[in-house]
Amino acid sequence: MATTKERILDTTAELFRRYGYTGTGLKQVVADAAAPFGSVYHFFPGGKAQLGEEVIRRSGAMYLDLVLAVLDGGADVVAGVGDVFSGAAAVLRETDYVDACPIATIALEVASSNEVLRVATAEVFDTWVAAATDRFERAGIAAAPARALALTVIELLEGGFLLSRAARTTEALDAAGAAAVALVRLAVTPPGQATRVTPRGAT
Amino acid sequence: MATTKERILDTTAELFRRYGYTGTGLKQVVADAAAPFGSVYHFFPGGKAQLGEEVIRRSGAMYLDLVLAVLDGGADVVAGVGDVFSGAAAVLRETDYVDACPIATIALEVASSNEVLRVATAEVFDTWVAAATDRFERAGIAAAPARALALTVIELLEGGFLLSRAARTTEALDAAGAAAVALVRLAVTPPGQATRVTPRGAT
DNA sequence: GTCTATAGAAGGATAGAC
DNA sequence: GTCTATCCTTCTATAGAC
Repeated sequence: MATTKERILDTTAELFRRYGYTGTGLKQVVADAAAPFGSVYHFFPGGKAQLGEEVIRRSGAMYLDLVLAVLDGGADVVAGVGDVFSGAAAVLRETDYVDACPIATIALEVASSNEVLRVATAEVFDTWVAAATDRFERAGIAAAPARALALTVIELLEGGFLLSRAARTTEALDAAGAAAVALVRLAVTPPGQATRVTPRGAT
Repeated sequence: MATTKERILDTTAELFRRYGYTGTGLKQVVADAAAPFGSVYHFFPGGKAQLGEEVIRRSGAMYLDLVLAVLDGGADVVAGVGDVFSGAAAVLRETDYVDACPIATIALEVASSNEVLRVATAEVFDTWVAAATDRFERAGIAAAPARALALTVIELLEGGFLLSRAARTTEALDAAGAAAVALVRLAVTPPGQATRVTPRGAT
């Protein structure tokens, strides 16, 4: 049985995913978590803002672990990236298009309205970019292009989530995955070796 | 001088950008628009939801016009796509990272909570995808890959906005632009012609 | 048809009983 | 330290004066 604090954190993360930060009320949190209202301020004296910050960092770390497990489970980094996108699309369909990026909605909501929470989302994204950069460097890509590629792949995932959740179709996420795989494949090709994009090369 | 209805629409669009849908109150709208409170329900009998839907569709159409003007202003579609991203990055910096996609925040907020508004955001994204697909087809790309490329480019723009607003740096948007340009350039290369990715081809 | 006042619900936060 | 009751503000929405 989870502790009261953990139930509050888990419930808040779930509600944030579905309704965002401003759309989630503390009364709804304690109702769903089956916790007394006072517990929120007992465990999070800073109120909603403190609870929000802890949920952002916690959800960000959990999602990173999840994605890295899939990424590292692939035969190589190209296959791993493909698995991340196809897995994300499958989860999206299975959860009625609810379960996507746990912090994207909040990040946009607070970007220009709450500096503390904005920094929290930025730091979470930073850990994701750093982890992806590390994986790409280990695949033989130089530091600068590896970081650019990491940013690009995460952007494709986030953009795919946005369009797919709006459309309630995974077409957009599938297209994003194909593009991400193509970009990673191009980048991991050893320098000096010709990269043929068309099936039959000419010249 | 703009009409009261137009002032309400413009003000709401601006507040939505900054605070999102749930984060924007009608009282703040009428205060900023210098309009009496009753005017909101006079012009939008459906209340906040109707106002929100009209703002989503209006902002989506205006942003499409803006982006297409930049896209079509380039020497070719490759240059146009590059201009869109560099222009978006410039606007982001100039507006203190406020002025990005006018409907992305709302789209994520309502994706799983308000079906009417979710459909509105989906239809706006559809018009964007259709317009970009059209431009890519006119550049000689076949229908199916043109649509996939359109989705991909819009996803990169949206993902770039998300990461750049969170980080308050345009590094992410710049990386997205470089990737978008690379993907478009690859796609517009006439089929059957070798595409050399590395400066010096081997084989 | 422009504007004010207010209703009724929900928001975050606090005090204090136990 | 767990839980309840309540405060004050803000929200959407409506009624009705002018």
